[in-house]
Amino acid sequence: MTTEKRGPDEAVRDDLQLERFLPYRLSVLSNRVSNAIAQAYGSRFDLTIPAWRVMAILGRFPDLSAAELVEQTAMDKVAISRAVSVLQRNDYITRSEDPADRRRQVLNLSPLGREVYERIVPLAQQYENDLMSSLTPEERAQLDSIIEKLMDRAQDWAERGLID
Amino acid sequence: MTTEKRGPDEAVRDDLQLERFLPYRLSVLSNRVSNAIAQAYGSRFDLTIPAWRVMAILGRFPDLSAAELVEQTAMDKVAISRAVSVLQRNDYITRSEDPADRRRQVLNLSPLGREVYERIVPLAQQYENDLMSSLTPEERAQLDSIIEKLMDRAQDWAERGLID
DNA sequence: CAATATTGGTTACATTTGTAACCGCTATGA
DNA sequence: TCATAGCGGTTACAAATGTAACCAATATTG
Repeated sequence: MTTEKRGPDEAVRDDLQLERFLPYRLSVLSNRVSNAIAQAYGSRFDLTIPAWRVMAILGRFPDLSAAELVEQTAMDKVAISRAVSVLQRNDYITRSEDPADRRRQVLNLSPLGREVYERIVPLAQQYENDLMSSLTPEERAQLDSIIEKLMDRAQDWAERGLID
Repeated sequence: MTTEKRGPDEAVRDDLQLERFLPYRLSVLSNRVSNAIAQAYGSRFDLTIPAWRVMAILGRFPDLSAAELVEQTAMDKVAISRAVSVLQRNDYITRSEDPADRRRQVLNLSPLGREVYERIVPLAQQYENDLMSSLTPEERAQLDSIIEKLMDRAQDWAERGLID
């Protein structure tokens, strides 16, 4: 007998099984994955995760401003600003003032930055492939749509206010 | 035409689509979910995520030591130590020295702590239910086993060393 | 039964991250 | 056209987190 008997009036208060709790599991999984990968390229190229994200976006979309990076990355503008400033210090990106709007700075990978980018991309893909290879093709498709749904729901919380 | 033609000798370097990159998606999803929930009970009970995790475990498993909490939570011992010390300051948990081993401290929810615990558990479950309700029953089962697999793979990275 | 290693837990310090205030520029509208 | 609001981006400060060194107690072993 694994469950306890409870009288009808007794409050049914199930314990929380943390190890089964989705938010907790997501957090542990995400941290494990991110830390492993961050270590992989952090040790080779001295890049933090935010910095690498900025490079990943700039590699595909040149001539973005910091504000546009914010849209693309789900990072906040302070994080972007910091990442951009270290990337520039490392000569991985270039900044140029937009003559049409002197507040705006146009960002791009430098030649050195692009070299690094092109070396990291396959590395990142290798990690993703390795992760994905533990799933069947069906599971990969399922995961894709599941993440999408969960993301939308969590987004609702932020927009429409929290539950209760 | 969405793909570019490449000559046979040309290096095939696909860009990284960050928004399709699993580690990135996991991280965004996890942060959204955790932040929303942390805000929900943080604002009511002034609890951080680590502190709440400690309480969640102690609610189910009384008389644990900090080291045992480390095993259960995937948090590191400094984080546990800090969480424990604020929880004790708030009178949410009690510490008692283990007479058999004077280094060890036995931790438990205090009556106040248990009250809070019993109020948070349903709240947490409500959030989880809300998340899960965006999935079909099949998807929930799929997600469960997918997470398991990904977790194992990421665990391998940590244990066997990284790729490459 | 010393000497040494190991364990449980905390402290100290550096790094990262979040929040708010802020500066300069551009847009708006009376 | 000038006051003011809004935007792009940075700075300053506080809070959270990671890493390593550390202290005291117990285990080990020669």
